Amino acid sequence: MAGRSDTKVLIMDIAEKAVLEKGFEATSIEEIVAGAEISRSGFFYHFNDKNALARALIERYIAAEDALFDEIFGRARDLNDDPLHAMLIGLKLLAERLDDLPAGHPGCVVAAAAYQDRLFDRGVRELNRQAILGWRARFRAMFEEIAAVYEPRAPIDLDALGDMVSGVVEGALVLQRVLGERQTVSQQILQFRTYVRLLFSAETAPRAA
Amino acid sequence: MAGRSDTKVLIMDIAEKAVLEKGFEATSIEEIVAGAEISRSGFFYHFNDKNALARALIERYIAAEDALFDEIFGRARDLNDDPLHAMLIGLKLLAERLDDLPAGHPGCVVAAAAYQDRLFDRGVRELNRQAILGWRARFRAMFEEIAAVYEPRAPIDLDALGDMVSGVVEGALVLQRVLGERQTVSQQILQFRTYVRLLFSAETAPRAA
DNA sequence: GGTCAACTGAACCCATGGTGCAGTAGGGTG
DNA sequence: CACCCTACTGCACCATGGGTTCAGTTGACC
Repeated sequence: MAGRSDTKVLIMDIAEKAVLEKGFEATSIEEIVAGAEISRSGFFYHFNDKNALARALIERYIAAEDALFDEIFGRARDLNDDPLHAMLIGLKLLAERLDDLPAGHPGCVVAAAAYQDRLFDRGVRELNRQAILGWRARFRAMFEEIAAVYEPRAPIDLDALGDMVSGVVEGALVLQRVLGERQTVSQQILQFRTYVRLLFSAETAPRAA
Repeated sequence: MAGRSDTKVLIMDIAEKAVLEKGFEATSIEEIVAGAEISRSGFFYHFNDKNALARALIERYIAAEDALFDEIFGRARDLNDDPLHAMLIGLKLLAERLDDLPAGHPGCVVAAAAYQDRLFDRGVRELNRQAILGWRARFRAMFEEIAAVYEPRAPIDLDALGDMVSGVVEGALVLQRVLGERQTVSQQILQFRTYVRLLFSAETAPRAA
């Protein structure tokens, strides 16, 4: 073959970095191909248009995020079999992980896409929707398990609680981006962690165990 | 004068609607001038470039948001002099207000701008920063007052708590935008409200009052 | 030696942001 | 009444950037 076999991945890496820094629209194909040292034609050989790039980027980002959640909350569950304590450990691990990321760190591709809606086709928007619904389901299940063991100290809406994980993270990413401070995301996650702790009052013993 | 005296405001109204629907980049000057029934030259007479439009839009949005907060939390304080209860009433009013907004409702201009960073100049970014810092200060002060009366049930970080109001709202706006559901924002605000209630345990009597 | 994947190069179209400038309608002021 | 100023219109023109078409090239593998 007359080229690297991983050009597509290289394009995506360069594009992702640029998109997270300055937004999708502001990232030109020109600068991507310059960075990847290929021609414009080469870019269009791999992606039919910019939309296809966006779709690939979002797909990959979502997969990575899912893998991160799997790893972190899986490890948390290994460390403590109690669902509430596993959640609290997981949130702490998540906060630490997001703190460790390099300066500026990745903003969330999902949110970036959300505010440039009409730029993308139905496919991209649907992907985005499925990702957020997936996270809702994931965390909802965890909170269900917790609620089965610990009596909540306030009436709870499991879907809203599940959404709150994504919501707090997305919101904090916006703040961190605008403020330029480094620990906004982890601080906000820890606030949510405190909420979970108070809601299920970890100090108390489980109700059935 | 050979034109309406409020053309600038008309341009901004049309632009704001379009920007909230599909993003800043996706909104062309062409469609704005078509909607306002003026010429392209007319647009550039009022705004030096698109950046100036963005700045004016963000300035106006922030002022409106501040006015909304003033009104809602002012009214809440009128209804109950206790700082905690005023906060809880205010959050409820805020949730209701955001629910009443027309279908799809305005996304947050601040967040929209945050993800299209390099598109804007330093001035716009600084405006954004000041808005969020302003909200932090506003809510921090309210939580300080609450903490002076109610013993928090967990160690608190007043700045993080203040930021959480903006953060939860911004994050929920992203979710609502992507999911297309109608009550995501109000639900998330009510979650935060529950957190505040649990954190300062409203059921208990104030510590000094 | 032929096929195929992975490109390059160049020409070209269109939309959009932006500039420059000359002209003009009409209200306000001297 | 003349004059100025504000708020525009119209037009010509430029650059950037997404996107298409297509003919040609290069190197790996069979």
